[in-house]
Amino acid sequence: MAIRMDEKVETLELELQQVREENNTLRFMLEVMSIKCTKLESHLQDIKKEEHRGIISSNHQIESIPNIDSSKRARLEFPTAQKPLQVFVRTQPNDESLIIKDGYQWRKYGQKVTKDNASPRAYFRCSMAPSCPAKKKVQKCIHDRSILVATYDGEHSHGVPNESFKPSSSTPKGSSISNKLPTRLSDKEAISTRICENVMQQFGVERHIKIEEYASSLIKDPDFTAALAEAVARTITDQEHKRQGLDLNLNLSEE
DNA sequence: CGTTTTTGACCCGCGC
DNA sequence: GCGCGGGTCAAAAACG
Repeated sequence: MAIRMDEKVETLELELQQVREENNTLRFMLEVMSIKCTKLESHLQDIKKEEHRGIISSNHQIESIPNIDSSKRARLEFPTAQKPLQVFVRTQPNDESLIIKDGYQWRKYGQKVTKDNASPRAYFRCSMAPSCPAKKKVQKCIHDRSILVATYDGEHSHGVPNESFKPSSSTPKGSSISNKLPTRLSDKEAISTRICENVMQQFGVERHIKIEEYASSLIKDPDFTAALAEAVARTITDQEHKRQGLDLNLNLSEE
């Protein structure tokens, strides 16, 4: 009996070790990705600043620039301002339907294949009230086809329907139900996905290869290497602290 | 038979 | 002015 328990503990420990390793790998990947994104964003900002400076220095009649142009430039400076609400929802990768259950009743009025994404974009209008101006666009994420990106446009002219609907992050028990209700991404997942989306939007897909080239060139960058080394060290230290804390908890619970 | 979805056509803004 | 791409319309088909 005691031997069987030992075996069970050993198996569980092995599983735990595997999960820890996987978690480490994913954490590392996320860290690297966010460092790359930060680098890319700051690089992009530098490029924009240089472009802006170039415009000012080359244009001696800056005062004569019409208001429209200045507003356009202002929009370029703050691309994230007044952006419609974007929601990222995880679904089954093989689920081809672009339906997100958010409590509202939507009526599909169009579908388009866009240039930057192989999967089609679906257009929905709120059908809960005849005069409701709320709309949403749903499209699969370019990088992860199991993620749906819903862009909400306009406010509902009626109250929040279906009180029973709760966008809970807890997965329902039973696999047959789990694919019916999509799970919302955690904040961290949503942020990293959003950063990638933003970078992709800013650079454009046709320049995707150039981004890859730039990302690979980052490895040669001493600043990037230092930041990466720091991130790796921090990850390992964090992991070690957590493990010590877990071990301590286990010891305490055993006593 | 009413409602919803599909899908090609059309419109409009933007860049060249 | 033209072409391109995103958004919307509307007729036909599908569905309950």
